[in-house]
Amino acid sequence: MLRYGQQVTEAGRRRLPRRFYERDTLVVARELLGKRLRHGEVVLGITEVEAYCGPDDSASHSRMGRTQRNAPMWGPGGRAYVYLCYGLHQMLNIVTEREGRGAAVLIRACEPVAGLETIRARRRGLSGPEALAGPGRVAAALGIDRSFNDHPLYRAGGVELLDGPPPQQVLVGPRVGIDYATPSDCRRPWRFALAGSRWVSRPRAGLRAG
DNA sequence: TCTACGATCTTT
DNA sequence: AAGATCGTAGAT
Repeated sequence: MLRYGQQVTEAGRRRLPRRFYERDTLVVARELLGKRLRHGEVVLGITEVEAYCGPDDSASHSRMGRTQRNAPMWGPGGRAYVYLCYGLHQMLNIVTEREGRGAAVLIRACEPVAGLETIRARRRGLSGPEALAGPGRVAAALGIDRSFNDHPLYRAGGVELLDGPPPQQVLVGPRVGIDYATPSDCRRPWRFALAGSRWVSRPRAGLRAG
């Protein structure tokens, strides 16, 4: 039975508690696959992510220490870090670990679960994988921009992260678009995707069972 | 101030 | 293959 005041969510799924996020970034990244992102009537299932593991990770925005842009990354886990890329695209990250760690997980692709009409409107009529495969596309479909910086995903209202079916098989591979990082960090298999999903961004080459 | 460029996407 | 488009970070 639902208690008074408890929110009814898509398919009865529950918001994840703060402690879900305050763990090792690679563990959280993997477990984010299959979880639901909800914003109003739009519900997406996460199909692809990348882990950015703090200032020692030369691919991470936190590599240069705390700045105005990356400030949300240094906060406690469970909040959003949204930044503008190439002057055009909003990138949604989920902050992980404890306050001061500077780690986050980039949401790279999702599949639609609910609100397809809204998604289609926001994506200019697109509804196949080209609508949600790619980090800029995910934020656009969810209706998220930088005003959602620091937004807590474990609280009711706005954007929420809900439980979802655990992934069956996971693919791993090197992260995309980080040629500025050291060669060893470029090679780290910190990109995770749901095996067999059509809703995975390019390039798909380099993803292997893991 | 000035400059270079980016965890990308769309169109040609 | 190249253009869009602008905030950020580091240099001046």
